[in-house]
Amino acid sequence: MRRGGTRVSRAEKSEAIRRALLEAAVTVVGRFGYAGASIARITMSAEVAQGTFYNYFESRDELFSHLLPEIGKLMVTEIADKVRAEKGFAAREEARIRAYLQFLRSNPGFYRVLREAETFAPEAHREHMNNMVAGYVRALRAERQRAGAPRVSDSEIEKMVYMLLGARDYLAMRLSVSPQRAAMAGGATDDETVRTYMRAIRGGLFDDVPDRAG
Amino acid sequence: MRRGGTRVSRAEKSEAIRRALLEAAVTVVGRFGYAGASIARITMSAEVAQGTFYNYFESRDELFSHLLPEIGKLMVTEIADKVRAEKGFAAREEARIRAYLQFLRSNPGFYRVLREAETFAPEAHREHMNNMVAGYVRALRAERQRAGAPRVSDSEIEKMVYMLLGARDYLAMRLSVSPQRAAMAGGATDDETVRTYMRAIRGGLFDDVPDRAG
Amino acid sequence: MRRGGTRVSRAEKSEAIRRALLEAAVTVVGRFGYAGASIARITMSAEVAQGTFYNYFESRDELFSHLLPEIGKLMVTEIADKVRAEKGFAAREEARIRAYLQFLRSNPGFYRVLREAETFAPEAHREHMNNMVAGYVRALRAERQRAGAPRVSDSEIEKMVYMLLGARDYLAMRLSVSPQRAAMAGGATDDETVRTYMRAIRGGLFDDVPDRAG
Amino acid sequence: MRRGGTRVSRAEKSEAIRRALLEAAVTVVGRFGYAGASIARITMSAEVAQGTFYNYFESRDELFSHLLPEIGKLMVTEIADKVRAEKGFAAREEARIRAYLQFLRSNPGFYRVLREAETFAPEAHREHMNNMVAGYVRALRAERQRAGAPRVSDSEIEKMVYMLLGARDYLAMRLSVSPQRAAMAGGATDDETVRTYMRAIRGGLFDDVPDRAG
DNA sequence: AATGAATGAGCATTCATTCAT
DNA sequence: AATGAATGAATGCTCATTCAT
Repeated sequence: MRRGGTRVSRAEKSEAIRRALLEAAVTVVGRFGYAGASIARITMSAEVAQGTFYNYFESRDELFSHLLPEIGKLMVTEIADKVRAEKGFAAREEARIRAYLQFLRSNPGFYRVLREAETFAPEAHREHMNNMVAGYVRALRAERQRAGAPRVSDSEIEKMVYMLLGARDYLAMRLSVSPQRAAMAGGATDDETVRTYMRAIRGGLFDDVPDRAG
Repeated sequence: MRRGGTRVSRAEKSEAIRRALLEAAVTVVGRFGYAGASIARITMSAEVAQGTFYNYFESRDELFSHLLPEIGKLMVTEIADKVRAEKGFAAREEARIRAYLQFLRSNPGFYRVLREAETFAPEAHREHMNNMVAGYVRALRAERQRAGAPRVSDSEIEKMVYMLLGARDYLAMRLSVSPQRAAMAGGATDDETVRTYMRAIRGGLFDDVPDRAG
Repeated sequence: MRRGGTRVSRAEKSEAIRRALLEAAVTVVGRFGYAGASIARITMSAEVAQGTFYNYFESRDELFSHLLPEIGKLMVTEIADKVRAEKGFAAREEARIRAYLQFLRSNPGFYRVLREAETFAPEAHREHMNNMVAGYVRALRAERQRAGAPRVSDSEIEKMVYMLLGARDYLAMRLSVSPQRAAMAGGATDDETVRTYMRAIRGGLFDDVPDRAG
Repeated sequence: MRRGGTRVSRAEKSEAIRRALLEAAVTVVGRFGYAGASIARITMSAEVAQGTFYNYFESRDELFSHLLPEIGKLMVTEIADKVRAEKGFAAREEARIRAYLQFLRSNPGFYRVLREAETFAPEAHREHMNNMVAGYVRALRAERQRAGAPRVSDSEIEKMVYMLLGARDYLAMRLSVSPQRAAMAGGATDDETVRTYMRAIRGGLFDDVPDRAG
């Protein structure tokens, strides 16, 4: 009786609500943490009734399990876009860390979604970590081949990637911890952070360090 | 036997219960997370009545605020003891990471206590981070002076320390994530991890990396 | 039958539950006092789940703060209805006290709700007292004007009203104290009480009392 | 071995602790109400250990049951002393109400002890009421005989006494309710209250009230 | 007799989930 | 599909009372 237009709008509306719920959840988790992200708050923020939630997600946990992947993909895309433009390992690595810090500043809720996911959505966190690590490993392998550098085992590269991710996350934590630092002009602060990170990456900071035997 | 014995046993018993509660909390948080660490579970694990809890801590939050600092101090001491024996930066650094991984294996709850503290006991987490960083900075400064190395600003050392801590914590996360890896002979797994960590520290993994301009 | 019926029944049901909770509260407070009026008991008596309570009241205290005012209004209405029919001050006053005693007999919980409110819901008690006093003062003023009696200051009338309320409440206490008296045919007991009250009101009991100087 | 002095001091000390507990209880109830009068608070105020309490009272309720009688006797004595000096019904009645208001001002906790006793120590409250009423009845009977007034049945006098007590208690409530009134120079405020009370007692306020038939 | 730590029952409140409309 | 009221299990905390010392 009613035409396709309506049918499509039904499906669209449905998808819109689902998206609204996810976005509301990111906002709410960013502000109150997963623990404070009650269905009541999420649905209120998405402007639907509580019961509606369960037409789109089986449970609160199921929603949580979609949160990090959803926003994580955004981050990966945004970083990848900025890295693509650069040439050479160092330049690309610098673009990566800088883009990461920028992403955190533009998405204030992300840090919390990421960190607390390890607790509240462990499966999602593992998945996200695996994604991140795999992508990074691929990138690094490509760099090394391009540079004609000696091969390193995948397992070793993987460990390296974990270290790099850890380093950059703790730098982010450091920035997030101090309200002063956060209040400072983000750009300038980030510059220093990036510089130090790059020195470490290049082995500069410790390159005078003697070997065990030495 | 009479007087002294009794007097001591009162204070001792009291101290024993407090310790039992803290240890129970670590265990419970390790298994169920802070969110699942109910007073009922903690006191059950410590084998005291629920009400007893409140003779030792004003509230659940107060316990949480002591958890990381107290167990963190244990860790620092244990690591420091092992590092003291070594000479030279690399050897000491290696002792540090190895001792850390060992500590994690003997204290299975610690990793979760540390991670979730950022969410559930932020003040305690900040305090712990500051302790860790300050101690590490002090150690690194001493190393550099001993080595006659060029001075680096405190602020830069601090960032480096965050990176080192991040690197090692993510390596720990990597080990904790995979039950297989965890189940593997810890020693052997740790050896590989330590080796990679040390290569990175010495700048070996990336020392062929050309500069931005390169 | 369909639409209207359903729409009404929703609102009706909601109102019915709210009323059930209030009535249950009166019953429970009447039997166990405010201190013993736990949410568990109240909801059990109202035959709803504990959680339902919080759909209607923000907290136990909020319920308590509505209890006396709401039931107090009932009482005022009931008494006013009976007083309206009478002519003349004495007749009206007699109707008032008699209606009050009757109300107490039909609402066995009210006495305790009123008395303990001073402790457990002081704001509500103050409000109720102010309502009662204000209404009574208005009534008395009207009587006096009708009777052409000399004016008395409002402040003095207010004190008089407190005395009258105190007198009638202590008479009620006297009746409530003795299980025997309570068990006796209320009507006969009340008759005596009313008679004495009215004698006092008319100044008959003490009209032979000489002045201070006498 | 030790002499009588010591033996006496033992009993004295014991009695002193008991008294300290009772006085502490009055203070604490005055400030926090019966509900807030925890054993912890009472023993802290009496400066003894919690366990000590149970060497002197079987339970918290037993202590409560002694509270009103204890302080009630004080009141009765103080009022009786002041009434004795006066001659004539009106003068004595005026002394009674004035002494009562004065007692309340000097013993700020009493009002609460008395009021809440009806809830928290009903037996004690009943006993106290009976004491008060019996004493008052006796006094009134004596007055009437002295005045050669017609006899009134005991049961009627008893009701009158309840009314008088109710009137004076509500006047006290009125004074206690308003912080302004409380802050005002007590004497002046009390004077007005006493005057109105006496007018009512003498039947003055309503003496122009026509009978039912009138 | 005095102590104060230990006990555990009891309570108000929250919130994910269900379900009748 | 949307609603929002109803549900009830779970939780942190209090406090009168007990009891070992």
